[in-house]
Amino acid sequence: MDSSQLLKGVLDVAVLAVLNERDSYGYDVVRRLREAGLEDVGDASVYGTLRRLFKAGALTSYVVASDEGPHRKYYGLNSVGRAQLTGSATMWTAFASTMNDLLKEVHAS
Amino acid sequence: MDSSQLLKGVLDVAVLAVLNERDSYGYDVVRRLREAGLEDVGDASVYGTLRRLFKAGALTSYVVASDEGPHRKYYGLNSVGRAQLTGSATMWTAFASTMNDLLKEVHAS
DNA sequence: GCCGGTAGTGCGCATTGCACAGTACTGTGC
DNA sequence: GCACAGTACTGTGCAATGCGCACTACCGGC
Repeated sequence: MDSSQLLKGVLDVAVLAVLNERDSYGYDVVRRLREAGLEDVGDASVYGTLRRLFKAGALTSYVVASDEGPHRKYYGLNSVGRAQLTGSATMWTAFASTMNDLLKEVHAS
Repeated sequence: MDSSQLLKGVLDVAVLAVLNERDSYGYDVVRRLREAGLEDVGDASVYGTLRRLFKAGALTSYVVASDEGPHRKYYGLNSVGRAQLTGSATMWTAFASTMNDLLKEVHAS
């Protein structure tokens, strides 16, 4: 009964979606994902995903000082990231639809 | 643009759902999943999942001879499997709903 | 006999989410 | 001044899992 595996391959899209709203930094992305309902998301997963996406060329990055703590490393979508987001979002929707079809009889019973 | 990661943690549920309709064997489960829309599912993944679920005590297993080829190892749900199916299906639905919320603005734009 | 379809097993890899430890800065309370 | 909680990021290493690939093996048709 562990939901953690459900995130596999989907955390990318979730992070991209959050960044699509507005630029953000790791710690804040974690907070926003948890507020959105992904309560079990691990912080290291998000930081790792951000670094991976950046390394893949999907994100821009800039550091901003903060007077409430250490510096914040902001990330934002570039064209590659936006393309990946729309592509992945479409794939997710199709996939989710397929899964719902498969599971609809389960819910019926 | 690889959809394979989406299956992570979900193939279990998909396989359980297919077996919930009726008992089946590996090769047939692969076919039925592909027909259902999971076209990219690998055969080794399904065989592995079946073995894993069986080892976890969620499935029964019996061998049936076939005159169209080699023997078939049928699998069926037991009470543990049915419980896992309903539990996982519920989790999936909640998760999918959360993801749809996160992505709804993406589709809007 | 060979080949394509059917059916299963085993090996090893790549991806990826996560736990955990460590670093570092800020403000509060003592 | 110092412990402590909250903020913020990094690095290491592990575990789960889907998949490619090779292999075995049985069948029918050419």
